[in-house]
Amino acid sequence: MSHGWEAIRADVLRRIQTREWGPGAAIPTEEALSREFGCARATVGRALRDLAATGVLERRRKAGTRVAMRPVRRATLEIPVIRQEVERRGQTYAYRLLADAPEPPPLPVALRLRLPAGAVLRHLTCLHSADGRPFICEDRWLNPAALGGQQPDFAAQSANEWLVANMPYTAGDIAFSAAGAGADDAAAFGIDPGTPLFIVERTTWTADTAITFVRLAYMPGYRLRMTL
Amino acid sequence: MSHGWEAIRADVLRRIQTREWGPGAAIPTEEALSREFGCARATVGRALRDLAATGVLERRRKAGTRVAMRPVRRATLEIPVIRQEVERRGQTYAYRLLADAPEPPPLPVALRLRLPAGAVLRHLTCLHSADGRPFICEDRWLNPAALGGQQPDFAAQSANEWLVANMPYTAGDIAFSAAGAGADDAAAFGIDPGTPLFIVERTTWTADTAITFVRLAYMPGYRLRMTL
DNA sequence: GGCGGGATTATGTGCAGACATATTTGTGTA
DNA sequence: TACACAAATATGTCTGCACATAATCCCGCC
Repeated sequence: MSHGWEAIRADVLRRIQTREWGPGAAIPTEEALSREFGCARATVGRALRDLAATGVLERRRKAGTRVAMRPVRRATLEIPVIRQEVERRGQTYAYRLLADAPEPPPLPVALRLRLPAGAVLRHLTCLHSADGRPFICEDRWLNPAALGGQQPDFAAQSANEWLVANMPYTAGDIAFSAAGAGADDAAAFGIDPGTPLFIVERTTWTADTAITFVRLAYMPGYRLRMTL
Repeated sequence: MSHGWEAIRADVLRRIQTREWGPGAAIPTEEALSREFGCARATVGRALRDLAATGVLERRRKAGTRVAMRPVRRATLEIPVIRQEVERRGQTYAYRLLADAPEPPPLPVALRLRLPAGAVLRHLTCLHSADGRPFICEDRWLNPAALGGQQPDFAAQSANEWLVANMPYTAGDIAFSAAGAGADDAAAFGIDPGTPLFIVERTTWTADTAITFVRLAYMPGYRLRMTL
């Protein structure tokens, strides 16, 4: 037990792991713990707040702090820009724009972006590759209205990077799933249609207008890893 | 701007979103901001720390605080117990143990758990269902040595729930991928072998001994959703 | 010009005290 | 018994101050 609030956090976690404080049990008050550890209440509070943020503890005013009954595993997933992900694997990144044309979106896309009927979006298809081999097949629908008049050329810079640089700090949601390769995916990856692919779908918003919906089909065998 | 550190966080975020402070730009010091907002430095620090935790800001001692150059999207993923996930969808949960026998693990599993050669694990196969329809096909390798002498019966209670209740707060890693349904998966779900399935693989550790490796094959069409 | 080392500085952490807020708990009343 | 209300209490937040720590800056020296 060296020092600081992280030491307190570690010690509390240890007591939980050794079941000195079992699931559902109430642990001493901040005040009591601060006396035990010989520090200020704020310091204990910092440690406990951190453990609550990771789902180990549950805290309620007046009710006190207790060990979470069923530990909700909360993992933070970092979603990198594709270029970074490739380069971090020590491979060289390349990007190619395959198609770029205005089109009315299919119904599921229009619904997701909550677009009025008849809206026309910019439809992009591009291929991200690592060391020359296809890595991700991107299928993107972009709302021109959300771009503020600009109509960037995505031949050189990927839409992914342009958006990160020019429309950062947006909100949205993301979904993971598995799907069989479509005709386009199969052609891009050089595989049979129907081959299982890992799919990431992302919808991005500014305050209230939809910016883009993108579907990323990862190369066969791709695994998204994270630590609990 | 109502009150408290959350108001400060909101205001700082607003200035970033309106590009008053562009990507890479340094923002005023805590001291300057505390004067501007008319509050203590600690309060500003709380707000900025929170924004740094979500990847919007980057902070370094002496160097100051700046807007993240490439906003790393950090999403927190909550991994629920399977029963909870099913019940939250308003469906009734059921569980069935299909097989339970000691077996030497296949090489990839042994490597992942860093087991000595010749170790024998408990191999479980079970099916989680929602409203009577197969939901998840579970294939688990359990290290008896890590269970501390106990040999629970998993016919009634799923290994998932037993572990959460009896060996909580462990570490591990998790991976998402897509794979074609194997013979077992296909039989359980009543689908053709090779149908794309969403796969979650998890490895769990206590301090230094491997507890379990589990592969969850989700029903066809399953989507894992999260908010950014 | 290049380099090393100390002064400077912004964040990180800590303390003690105060008040705010949400619950729970206990009490008195209908 | 049931219910409304008040007291008690643990956490949530804020202030103001202090010192620690890690970069950076800058000055003097070679």
